[in-house]
Amino acid sequence: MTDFTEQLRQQVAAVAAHVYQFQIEASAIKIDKTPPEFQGEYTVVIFPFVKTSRKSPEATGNEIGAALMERMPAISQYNVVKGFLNISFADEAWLNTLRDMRAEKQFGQLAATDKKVVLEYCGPNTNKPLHLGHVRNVLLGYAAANILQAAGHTVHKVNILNDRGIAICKSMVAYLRTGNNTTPASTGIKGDHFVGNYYVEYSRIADAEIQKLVAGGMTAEAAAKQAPIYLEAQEMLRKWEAGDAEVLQLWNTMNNWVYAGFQETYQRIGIDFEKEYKESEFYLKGKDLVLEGLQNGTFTKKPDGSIWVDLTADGLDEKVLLRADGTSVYITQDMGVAWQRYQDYQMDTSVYVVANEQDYHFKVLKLVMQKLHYPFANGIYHLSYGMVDLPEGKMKSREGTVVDADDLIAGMTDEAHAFLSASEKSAEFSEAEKQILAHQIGLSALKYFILKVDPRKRILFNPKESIDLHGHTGPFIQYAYARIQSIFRKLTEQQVAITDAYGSSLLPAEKELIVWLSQYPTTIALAAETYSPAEIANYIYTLAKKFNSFYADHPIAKAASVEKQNLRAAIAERTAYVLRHGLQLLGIEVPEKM
RNA sequence: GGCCCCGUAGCUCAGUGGAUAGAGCAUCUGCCUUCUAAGCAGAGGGUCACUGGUUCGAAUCCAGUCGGGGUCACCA
Repeated sequence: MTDFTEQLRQQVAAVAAHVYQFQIEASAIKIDKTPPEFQGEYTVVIFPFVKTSRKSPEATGNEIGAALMERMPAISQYNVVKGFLNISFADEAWLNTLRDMRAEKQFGQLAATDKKVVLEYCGPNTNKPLHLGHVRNVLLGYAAANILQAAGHTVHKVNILNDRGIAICKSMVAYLRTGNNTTPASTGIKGDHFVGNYYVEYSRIADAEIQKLVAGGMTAEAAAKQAPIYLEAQEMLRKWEAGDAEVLQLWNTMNNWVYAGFQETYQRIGIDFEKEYKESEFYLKGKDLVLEGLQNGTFTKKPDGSIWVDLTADGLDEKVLLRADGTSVYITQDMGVAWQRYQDYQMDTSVYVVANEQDYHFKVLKLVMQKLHYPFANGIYHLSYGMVDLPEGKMKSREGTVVDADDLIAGMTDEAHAFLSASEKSAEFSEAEKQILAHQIGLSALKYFILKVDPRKRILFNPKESIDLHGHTGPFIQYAYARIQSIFRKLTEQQVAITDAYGSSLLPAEKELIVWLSQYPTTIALAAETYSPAEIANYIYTLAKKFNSFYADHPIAKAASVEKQNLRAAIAERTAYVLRHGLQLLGIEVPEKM
């Protein structure tokens, strides 16, 4: 371990037991990073000890500090300010830390655990293209999976395709009416957009028909249920459930168009899945589980034949699990899919990346599975994230305010391209290189913009204001990395050999970077525990910031001595490594030059 | 109405029991004849929604109030 925190905890606990006969769990000891205005790297909060020490905070701090120095030779000095014991480790200790970090081939990959995680994300409906909400979902899901993996767990990324139901039937009906046997290939329209257009077309037709009925004297509510196209969609759904060959064929064809479109978007955005579950394949299994629960008395049947679970004892309501006609509801399908996943993976934890509007649903799902005593029930975890709102509020497809994922990616790429072309570096890159760079930088801006925010919080996105390329952004971090690569290109050119002879002393700015770098593994562990990519995002931003500041007034390739050159090159190399590693955890690519 | 989440600088966000609450954007001032200025250094900008409580110590925990969002469908 590169970080001294754990050792310090152990030793402080031992000192407390020894000197004050005060038994305290090492994990309960509060150790912070020392704020910059004080001397030291770690601060032990000593207030908890004064009760048993029966001395002033200052005296207690000094006593503990002195005892620590005896136990840990790496400590060079300490000071006490009010109730805070600030501890400095010797330069030599930090130089060794740097050597350790350099020697660790997979720095940032924590020791393997035996925990198996299945992480579900994306979860699109197959009747329209992906939008801004999916973008937050997939960025979060992909990053969380990477982080869990880095924390040592085995992770399986899976998708759930909501491929059945009335929505896709609406697209199908509209296509039959107005599609004229065109296809994505014949029109040159991306498959998901192609099908989505018919979903929009459906709404247009339905609105017109409803208006006509209302003009004929019907109430709006009744008209909505009587519109011919609506009745057609319902009929189509019945046929689908009955296994009608013609309907199934059209359904298959249109879904496959959508999948092809999704695949393209996944690729553009840089995410993937190990396996895709289709709701249509598992909703029947969910039914079996419900019936099983009915048999063993976990669920109850109402006189009309519908099956219910009573969750009032858990502070929730009664929930329907199966309709009177025996057809399944939303949760039935999730039950079936969850069961199947356990057959496939025997996971300890199932992470569901789903927006917070479904908090209630996942509470119910977990409770129901627990009541059925499935082995995976306790491991169900809903990674709930806030919605992405526009300045005027929630995105609404009816009002045409939905921000399309493909448009968004293209917009960001164009912006990065424009910036690159306008810059003085433009001449250094070929057009092909600019295309690649623009994609890397544009996506980086978008991804970082979303991932730096705590997942639970809603995000405000203003499509009219472009996402920044400067400041606290993805490109800022990419740029810090690229600058370091530039230094190493120079060093290689000049055939300078870097060794780990670093001398014996450190400047404050050098030490600060080493200390910060040493916290990386702890940060990964924390990000994994809290399922928060924002932890990584903010950590690497601070690292880039610290490095830039260091870079501005400490020459690296042109350092005054060979030892300083070695030292700073080593720091720069580890900084670049961690920046790249961290960005990759977030799903952000790292250009070598920009 | 019940339950859940959120409220920190003009704006977007960090900080979730510890010292004088931090970044970015925007505004203003400096810095490219030395490793990439997508950068660096600095200035101004705060009743941490409000009230009470717990604590040696509260933006952070608890209770209440106000404001915003979500949810409480035999929709998915």
